[in-house]
Amino acid sequence: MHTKCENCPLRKLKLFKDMTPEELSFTRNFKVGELAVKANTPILSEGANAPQVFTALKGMGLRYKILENGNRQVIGFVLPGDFIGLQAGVMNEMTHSVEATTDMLLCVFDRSELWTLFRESPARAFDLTWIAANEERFLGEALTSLGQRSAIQRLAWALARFWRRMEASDMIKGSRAPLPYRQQDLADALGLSLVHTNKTLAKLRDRQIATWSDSVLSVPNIEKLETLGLCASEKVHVRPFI
Amino acid sequence: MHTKCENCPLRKLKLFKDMTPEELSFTRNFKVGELAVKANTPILSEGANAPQVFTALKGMGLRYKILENGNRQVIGFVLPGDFIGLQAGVMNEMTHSVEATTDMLLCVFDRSELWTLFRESPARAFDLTWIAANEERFLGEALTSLGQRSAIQRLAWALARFWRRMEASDMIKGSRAPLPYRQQDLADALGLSLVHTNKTLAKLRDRQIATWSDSVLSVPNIEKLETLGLCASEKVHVRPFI
DNA sequence: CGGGGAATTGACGCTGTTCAATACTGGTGG
DNA sequence: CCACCAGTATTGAACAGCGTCAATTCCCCG
Repeated sequence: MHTKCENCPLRKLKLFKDMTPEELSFTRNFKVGELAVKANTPILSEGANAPQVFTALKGMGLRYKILENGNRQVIGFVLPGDFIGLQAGVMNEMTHSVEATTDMLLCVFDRSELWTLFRESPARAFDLTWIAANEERFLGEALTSLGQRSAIQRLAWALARFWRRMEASDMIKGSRAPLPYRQQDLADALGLSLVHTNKTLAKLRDRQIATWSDSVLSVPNIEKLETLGLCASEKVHVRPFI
Repeated sequence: MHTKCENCPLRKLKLFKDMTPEELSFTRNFKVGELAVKANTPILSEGANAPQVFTALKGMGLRYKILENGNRQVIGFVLPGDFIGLQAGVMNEMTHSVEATTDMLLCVFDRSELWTLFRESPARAFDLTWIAANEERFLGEALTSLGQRSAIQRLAWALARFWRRMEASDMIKGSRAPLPYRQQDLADALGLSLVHTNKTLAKLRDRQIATWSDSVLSVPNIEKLETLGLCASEKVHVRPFI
């Protein structure tokens, strides 16, 4: 075990909930190892019945589904602290794929031990359900974006969402945040074509609302971005896990 | 308590998982009553911290979010057996609203007893997490629809989904299924305008793939509908609860 | 008989797609 | 060290799917 749960860097971030000593020790026993994943390699595949589930410690990735016609829908992005494989854990089958965008470091758990978690640690089981409900919340918001927002509002919404999430994870330096995805990834997430995504990003740049190039996102005024994206009270909640 | 859990009509359906006697008795104790809701009345509201959560016993409803600009996104439909208020239960706040479309009958549970559920019935807690993961799965598919399917494919996908769900709940008579929603509801769910939804439904009718009028959906050939909607292996899973 | 909600249909045009060409980058092999 | 290449970003032009506006019909309910 490379990183001790006690020293987990995620625990220091204000995004994440404190653990009680009991929770911490249970989690430490639950963890079976760590896994380093290279950029652009798959972590879990749709339909797979993976024996292991993960928590992202470092790096970024994305979740996606492939349609019969070959189209790809990106259904979310994976940042440090995110749980990977919940569906495999409880439903025995992933309904989307997950892959690493940058090099990643994952915390590994045995799927077969999930039952133990429910039996012996109600608190951790509750947290797991919380995480599932949180995913549901996010997807509901994303669905609303695709259904009701224009292209520029969708981009603004997505970038603002990234910004707030990273803000709560101490990933922002000055007014710059790392955003190591391709325009194609964001296009596939927002249901837009690559070309139109590019042109809309150019508008945001021209209007000096957000600039994204070379994997770095600059936002001089986050409130302006949120207003444009119709981001209501979408605060980032303190969340459990590791 | 009007309906005894032992006699719950949902248990007979092949859609739903069997319960062990222990689970059944726990659930019976968990249940605090029943609630009859009139058509077109709210059940839970976005932002609310409701003291109760529900399982739908009879009738149909829908879940939706309202955007700042007043637009409505329908994020799902509620059918008998569906759980209502999971987010309120674990996150203390609904992130979408739920309202009854037809008259409904709900099974009522106390939110404050959820903790007891996690402490005393790992099996029921696991089921609850399963339900949350299932919602996540559905929303991922819906997101993929809005992002990657054309209008006619979205409609075909949605109608096929309804069909399969009702099929597993014995709600289909002959080739006719009840579908008591307005075109506006489906339009808001699929991110389409009412007018275009109407015209696209006319196409499905002309091509004799699906006919929906007077709250009744007729599908002569479900496979054709699914092919058009690019519905892959989206089987309806056996699921827990009540 | 009157009124409101829902469904239907036509006309028009905007938002976003598709096709296509160009430029820029880091990585690879000669 | 440079030519080459693949992946990505950028930009223009033509087109079309879908949205908006508006009028009409149908039906239920009072």
